[in-house]
Amino acid sequence: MSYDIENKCKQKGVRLTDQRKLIAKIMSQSEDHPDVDELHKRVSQLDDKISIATVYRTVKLFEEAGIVAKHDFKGNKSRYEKAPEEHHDHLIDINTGEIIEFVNEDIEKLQKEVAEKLGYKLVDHRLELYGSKNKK
Amino acid sequence: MSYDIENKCKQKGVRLTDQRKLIAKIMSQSEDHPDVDELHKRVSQLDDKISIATVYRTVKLFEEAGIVAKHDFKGNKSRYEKAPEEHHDHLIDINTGEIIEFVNEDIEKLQKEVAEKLGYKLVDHRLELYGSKNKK
DNA sequence: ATAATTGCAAATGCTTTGCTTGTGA
DNA sequence: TCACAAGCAAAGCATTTGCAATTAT
Repeated sequence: MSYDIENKCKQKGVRLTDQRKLIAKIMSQSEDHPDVDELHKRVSQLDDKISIATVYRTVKLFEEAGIVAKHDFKGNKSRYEKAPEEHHDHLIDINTGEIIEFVNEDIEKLQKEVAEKLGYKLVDHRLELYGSKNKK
Repeated sequence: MSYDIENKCKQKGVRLTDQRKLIAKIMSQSEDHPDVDELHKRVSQLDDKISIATVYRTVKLFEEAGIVAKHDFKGNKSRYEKAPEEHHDHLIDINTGEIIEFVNEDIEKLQKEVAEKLGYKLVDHRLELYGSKNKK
């Protein structure tokens, strides 16, 4: 189960190299949203000669194959997560940077309706909430 | 009316230079979402020695003063628009790049609710729809 | 007068790329 | 075997910054 990215690569005919396997493994295990630098750090613990260029190339490859998802939250470098089984959006804690995933079908539906009403087919969307924790 | 950014600068105590006045004028007149390069081009027609660094600095200054809004749509450089009277979100035509503004109170409300439910106060948000035109 | 702003070019930070060597199917 | 991938360093691109000269108040 922790190797699902590697399996998806096989399914999609993405050639597997040692480096890609490592990156796949690390990303499969990650429950957060690391950026390329962080991924490189994590992968380097398993293979200290892997190049950051390879991480960039691999992450892009995976993204284009629909195997991982890329996010550009406000004011940060790009972050990645394994492609989720079901779609979700993100709430970012503006104080800690913590990222919380959420799903809201009503919003999803309304988005589609808005697009329709404007004469468009909704192809993609981006919804990010930025908030600060309610102190109690 | 086309000089409202200049007026806002005065209100907010932003020092006005010739360059800033020009940029304010151009942005006040613009009904689209130009990037810095485009702004520089437009401003250069009025003053051909204005530096792009000044445009970058000014646009940042205006943004921090809440006078203009900055957007980082997917895959593009930052774009700017004059700060809107009432909040709106954007639908981006993935074929033409055209940007359509829209308002949807239901979505706004749901966003707030989602944040609350997660224990957060909603401070900011980003909602972008990417779509392709329905051919008729 | 003088603190802030400009223009220029150099620096930055993230990401991509050219090229040579190495390698998976 | 051989098209493709990796590593390295260099290049790219948008944006920022240091500094000397200029300007707004």
